[in-house]
Amino acid sequence: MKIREASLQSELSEKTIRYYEDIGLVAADRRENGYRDFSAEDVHRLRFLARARRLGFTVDDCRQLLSLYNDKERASKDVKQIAKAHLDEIDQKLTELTEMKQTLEVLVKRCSGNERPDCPILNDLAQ
Amino acid sequence: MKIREASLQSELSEKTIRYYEDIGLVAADRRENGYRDFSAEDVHRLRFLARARRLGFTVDDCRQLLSLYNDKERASKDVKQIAKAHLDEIDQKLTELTEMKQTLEVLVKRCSGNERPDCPILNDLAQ
DNA sequence: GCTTGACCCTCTAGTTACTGGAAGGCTTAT
DNA sequence: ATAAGCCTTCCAGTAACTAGAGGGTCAAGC
Repeated sequence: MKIREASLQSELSEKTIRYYEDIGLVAADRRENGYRDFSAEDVHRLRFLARARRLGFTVDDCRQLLSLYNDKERASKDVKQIAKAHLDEIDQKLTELTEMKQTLEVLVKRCSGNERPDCPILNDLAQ
Repeated sequence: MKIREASLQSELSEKTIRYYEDIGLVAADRRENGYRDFSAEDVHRLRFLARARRLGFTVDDCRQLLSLYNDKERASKDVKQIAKAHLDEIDQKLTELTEMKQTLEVLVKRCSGNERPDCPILNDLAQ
């Protein structure tokens, strides 16, 4: 199938698919006219990528996951390790964001939000 | 003071300070020899920026906040609006990250993580 | 046979917010 | 005189695409 169809089936944009090909994540056959020709298996890998990216794995994580996926002999602990490291990153981001949120909530609540210039948010930023 | 001192006092790297000057966020005087010369007020603005960035405001948010900060007549509701929009973004990110975390946790728990190839994480990514 | 429109191609540049490094000037102490 | 330490500018790279220009291909309709 051509790229449009592969895009629809994988939920990746055509631009993104070409980009993934550029950086060597996937490779499609070419027809005589130069058009990319995707097999069902290609689309399968694209969907794999789409899902992994949605789960927040970096493109580089994806590259590793994909090679592990392609290697039928790999140990599941190799995959688990990547996923765990990613979970730790997520936890750290959650902590940071929660702190930001709390600080900002306090500031927003204390700000009257009216036409007067006095504003605790700016005062706090200025310390 | 020179950039090194401004960097120490503001907790921004020298590179970052020069970058902020480049994009017109701050402006320092220059000495005869070309060195930047920061006033206490300049450092104050740099600290303002550092804190706002740590709270996750984008550089563009900072540009707005800074101009509101410099305008003694502005209404506090203008500031509150930016802060609120930012809070909404944080909430959305928190939701996304929490979902990712839950999905990944289930997958990691189900993966035996041993030397055998069978791995629920990859199986799930492949659907 | 020609045109129109949908589809495909490549290539360049822009995005965000910096960071690293090269090449070179200034200042101060030894 | 020279070394160390600070300062300058400029260029390139990071992550993961996205936008857009300029141009080829293909099928349908006149």
